[in-house]
Amino acid sequence: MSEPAIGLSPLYIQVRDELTRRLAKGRWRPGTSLPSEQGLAREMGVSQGTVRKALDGLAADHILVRKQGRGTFVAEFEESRILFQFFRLWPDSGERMFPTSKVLSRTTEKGSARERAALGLGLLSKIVRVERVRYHGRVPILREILSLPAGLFPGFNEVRQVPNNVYQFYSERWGIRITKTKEKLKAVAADTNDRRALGCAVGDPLLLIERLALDINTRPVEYRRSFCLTTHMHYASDVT
Amino acid sequence: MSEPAIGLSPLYIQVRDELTRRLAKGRWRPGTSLPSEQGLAREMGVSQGTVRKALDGLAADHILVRKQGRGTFVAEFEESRILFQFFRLWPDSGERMFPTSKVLSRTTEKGSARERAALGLGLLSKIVRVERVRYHGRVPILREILSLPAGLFPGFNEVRQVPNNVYQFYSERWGIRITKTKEKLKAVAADTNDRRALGCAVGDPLLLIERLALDINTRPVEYRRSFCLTTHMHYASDVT
DNA sequence: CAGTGGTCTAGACCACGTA
DNA sequence: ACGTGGTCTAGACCACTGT
Repeated sequence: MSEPAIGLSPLYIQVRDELTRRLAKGRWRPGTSLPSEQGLAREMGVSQGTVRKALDGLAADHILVRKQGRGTFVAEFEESRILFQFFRLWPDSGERMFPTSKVLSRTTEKGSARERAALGLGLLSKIVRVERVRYHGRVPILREILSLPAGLFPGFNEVRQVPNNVYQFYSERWGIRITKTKEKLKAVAADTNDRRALGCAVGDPLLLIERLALDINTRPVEYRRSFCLTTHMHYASDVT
Repeated sequence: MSEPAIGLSPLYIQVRDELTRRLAKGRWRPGTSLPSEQGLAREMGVSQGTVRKALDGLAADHILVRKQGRGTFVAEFEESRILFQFFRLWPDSGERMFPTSKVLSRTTEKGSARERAALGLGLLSKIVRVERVRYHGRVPILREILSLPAGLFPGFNEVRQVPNNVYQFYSERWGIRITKTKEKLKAVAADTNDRRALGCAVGDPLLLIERLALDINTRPVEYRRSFCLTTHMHYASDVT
C-alpha cells in the first residue's frame, strides 16, 4: 500500500476495496465500530484524508454509518433503516409504518426459469420460496413471493418462523447483508391468488414490484415479486 | 466570506449556496464553463479545497459537470442526459431510445384543485396544460398531461410547436432548469381517453406516474401525470 | 507547453459525545 | 479532559486536454 503503484486505481479506491473485503468477511459485526481514521491510516500506511475519502464512500452507500464524536459503525438492519432505505411504499395520507406480515406458504423446490435467470443460477439449483401478505395496520397492501438460492441460506426452512424483517434475519443468521436493490415496476391485473390474499377483484390493477437484492459483493441473493394494491398507497421515487 | 462566522453553516456550504444563487440568476449559461477552482477560491477568499467540495456537491446533483483537463461546466439538457437522469421507463427487451411525442391538446385555464395543490398555487392561478402521447419507435407507450404555472412560462401557448424535449425547452426559452423530480406511482385502470390514445382496452392496468419537477431553487415548476402501458416496458428504480 | 480538475499529504482547529 | 469525526488550509504531484 506504500508503493507508487503506477497505473492502478487511486489509493482511496484501493482502501475502500480493502475495507469492503474485510466487511464482507465479517471482520466487524453490524453495530460495532471500526478503528478510528487515524488508526486505519497508520495501519495501511496512507494519510488520514485518504482513509476518510474511502469511509465517506462506504457511508454514502449506507454500508457504514458515521457518528461525529463516537466513531464509524457497521450499518444494521433496524426497521427504521429498512423503511427509509428499501421500502418505497407510502400511504396516500396518514402515518407511515413498518408493514406486518403473514406467511402463506414456504417451500424448497427446483427454481422456475424466471427465478434462475434473476438469481443467475444453474438448472439444478434449489430455491427457497416464501409467500406472504403484508399489512399496513389492518389493511392488506401486498402479496409477495421471496425466492432465495437455497445454497446461500442453509436450514432456512427448518426455522420455526420467518421474521417480518427478513433483511435483518439474513444478516444475523447467515451474515448476508443486503446493500443494494434493483427494482422493475409494472401494472398488472389481479388474479385469483391476489383476490384471495388481498380481497380485491380479479382484474383489478396491481403494482408489480420485481426486486433483485444484492449483497456487499453485488451478488444477487434475493428475488422478490410484490403485488401491491395502490388504492391507498403509492410508490415514491425521488430523482436528483 | 473571510470572517470566522461562528455558528453559521460550514464554509463549503456557504460557497455552494453562493454558486447556486449565481447559477439561478443565470450568471453562467448551460454548456459554458465556470471559472477554475483556483479562480473561484481567490475571488471568494477561501482555499481551493473548500471550493472543490462545493463544486463536487453541485456535480453530484447533476447541476454541474466536471471534465478533467477542461473545466467545470453548467449541465445541459441533451436527450442523452434526460434519458439517463429523468426517464425511468425501459423496454423489457431491445434498445433504449428517447421517446417521440404527439401533442393531442394544449390549453390555458384555471387549474384544477389537484394541479393547484401539487404546484402550490392560489385559487386564481392560470395553468398551461399539454396532453400528449409518447412512442417507443412506433409503439404508443404512454399518455401524459403536463401542467405548468402559466405565470412562469409567459407566451407558452403562442409557441408554434411544443418540442419533444420539454426540459431543454424550459431551459432555453425561460431559463427554468429542472434539477430534481419527485414521483409517485400507482396502478390504475385505463379509461376511454387511454383507450383512444394508446389503443388498449378500458380497464386494462396502467402504470400512473405522478411527477413533480423542481427547479434549482426547489420551486415546483411542472406537474405531470403519465399513464403508461407496461406490457413491453417497465419502470426501473435502483436503490443504494 | 500551460491550464484544468483529480489525488494525496500534513497539520490545525472545531463540534460532538463520553467519561 | 480526551478521542472521535468534520472542516479548512496549503502545497505537491498526477492525468488529461488543448495549443
